[in-house]
Amino acid sequence: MGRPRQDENRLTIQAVAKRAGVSAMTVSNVINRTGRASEATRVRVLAAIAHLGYVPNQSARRLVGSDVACVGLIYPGVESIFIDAVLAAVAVVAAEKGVQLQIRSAEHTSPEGTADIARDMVRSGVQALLLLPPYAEILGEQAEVFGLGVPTAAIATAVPLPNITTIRIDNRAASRAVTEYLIAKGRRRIAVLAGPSQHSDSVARLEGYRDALRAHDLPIDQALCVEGDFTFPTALAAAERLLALSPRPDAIVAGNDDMAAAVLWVAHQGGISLPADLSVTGFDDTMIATRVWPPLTTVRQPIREMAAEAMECLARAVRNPEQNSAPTDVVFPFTMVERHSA
Amino acid sequence: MGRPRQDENRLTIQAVAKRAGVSAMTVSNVINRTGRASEATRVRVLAAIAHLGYVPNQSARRLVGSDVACVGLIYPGVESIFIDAVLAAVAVVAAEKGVQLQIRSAEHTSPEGTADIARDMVRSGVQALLLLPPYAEILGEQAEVFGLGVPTAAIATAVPLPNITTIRIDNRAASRAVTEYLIAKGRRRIAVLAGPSQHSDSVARLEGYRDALRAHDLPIDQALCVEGDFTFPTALAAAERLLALSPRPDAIVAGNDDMAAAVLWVAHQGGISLPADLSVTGFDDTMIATRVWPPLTTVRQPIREMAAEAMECLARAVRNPEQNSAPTDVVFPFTMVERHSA
DNA sequence: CTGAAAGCGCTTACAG
DNA sequence: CTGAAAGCGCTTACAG
Repeated sequence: MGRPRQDENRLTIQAVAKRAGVSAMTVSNVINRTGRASEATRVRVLAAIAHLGYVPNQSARRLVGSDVACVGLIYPGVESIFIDAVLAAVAVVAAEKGVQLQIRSAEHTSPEGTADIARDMVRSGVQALLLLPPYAEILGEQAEVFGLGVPTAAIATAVPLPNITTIRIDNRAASRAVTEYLIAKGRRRIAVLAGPSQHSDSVARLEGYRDALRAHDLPIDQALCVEGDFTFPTALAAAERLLALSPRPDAIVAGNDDMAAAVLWVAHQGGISLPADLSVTGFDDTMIATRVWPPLTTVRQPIREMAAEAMECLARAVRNPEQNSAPTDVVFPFTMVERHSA
Repeated sequence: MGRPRQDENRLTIQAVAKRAGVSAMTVSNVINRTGRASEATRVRVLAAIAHLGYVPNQSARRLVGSDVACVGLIYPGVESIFIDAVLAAVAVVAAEKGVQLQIRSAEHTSPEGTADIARDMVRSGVQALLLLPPYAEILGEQAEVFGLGVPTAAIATAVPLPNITTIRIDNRAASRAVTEYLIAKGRRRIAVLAGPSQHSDSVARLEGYRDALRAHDLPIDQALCVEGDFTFPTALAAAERLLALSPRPDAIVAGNDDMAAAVLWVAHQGGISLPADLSVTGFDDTMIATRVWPPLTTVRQPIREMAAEAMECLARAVRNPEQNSAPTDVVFPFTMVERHSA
């Protein structure tokens, strides 16, 4: 015998069936497939469920494979407020939907290693993959990964990708908007501290910056364009290079809030007065944006909503496997938030 | 027949058993109960697991009732880097252990309402409760909640609590250490911007501050003691009050990094030079601490480790129900991180 | 030390 | 419209 753990007062589908005077599978039918039972039985079963307060056991449902059980999440293990915020949002959304998360960091991992992580997750049972930046781009290049056949979604890429459902904002337009804001404020020597060129969002933001300059007949000066990797430490060095230029830029468009904070640091150390002598903009509107001084003019992405949408897309794709092949591209509206830094 | 969903290449315990040349239950024994297999088979089975990259199906384990299925997490829905970081850490740890999280915010909820949330979670199947600040204190007062009978743990309280396993650092000692650091730096008019008095950790930190003053025969001046609610906006007003004092304090011990950032803001606006004319310290060592200027001298709590420990305690308690009645108090070491703000 | 078998709670073809 | 039966992947007494 198995284990006679029978909790006695455990509320199972059998209890409901007994009370409603039907079989367990009729109860199941009522719960899951509308229209497979007569109205009379439906009512009786529903009454029994309500009276008993029955909630189906998720583990059992998943075991038989009828529900989205588990989504694999690949994220960069780096210390980042943005990533923490996305992780927190995804965790909350997953909990709401009752999906189990399998979370794996791909920090210090080669593209092939990252593909291995994805493969392992699928083999160990995840039914869908959720990618945080920059893994959509990294895995997107390895076609074989999608031989895995599980639906995949990515939050915060900058471009639609062939095999992946992308949930994003229009990074290029957002970056252009920020740059034009600077131009409207009278800035003319506008530098850019871009994110890493492997990230499609960095590239799009850089393009948006250039769009704005071009639209206003401002020269695009390569010396005013430096690259960081989205982290504070690297941005420090990049900001120093930029602020050592002569003549000095009168504005810096940073690729994210963390890098903008680094610019602020260097400016403070150099005794540059903000925003009088230097305007700075960020990106993401993480909590850093409002804590630093002066607070950052930046772009807000609706992270919570994006996480919810990603999970929803994945759930849909898992339920309708035949449509897997048609990933979508969902573009959320962004907001430019004006504060004192620019 | 059930559903012939047989994914073919699905990696089950059977596959491992076959490769190791043993039965499925021997594999299970190796995985779960050490010492129920000969060393030789153990090695063989472990090798097979490693080679195949096998991960047990959590749904199946839970169905048979041998594992912690689901933990309910109650958190304050507030925007906070610290809370986001804790959420992210808990999500990662839960994923590692394969436990499903049920996450609920108790923002804008009365103590009774919070108890209702806990009760609902238990009825809908969570086997344990994990509390983020300040819910341990809030629920700890409502004895009936613990009639629910599920083990409960809390991260980052300041005191041991009767019915709850507490995972914390010694807030009082940490706050004292920070204050003494300020004294050693020659500060004599040290103000405190405390957190809300309902939080046991705020109270402990306030006590630690007083301990330090007393130990060095410094007067405890009520005018130098103001209260915020751990959020940036309220701290702004409190900091203004403090910095309007005359003579002005030469140091401010803030209850957390967010509030310390607010002090920095007000100081910048007032043209106070930092840290020459004013030292500021934070608490938590969130990412804010290193982004603001000057970077904060603060206290680090090992969040990741604390989250892991909490989950481990809960898992243990679920496995051994008879010992439920003996919650523990785990105190982690803290680190004081010296930066430029003090 | 090891394995055959039952069973956890549910759902899905299939038959009536 | 409804139900008996098989099976999802695992673990736990029990027997050898």
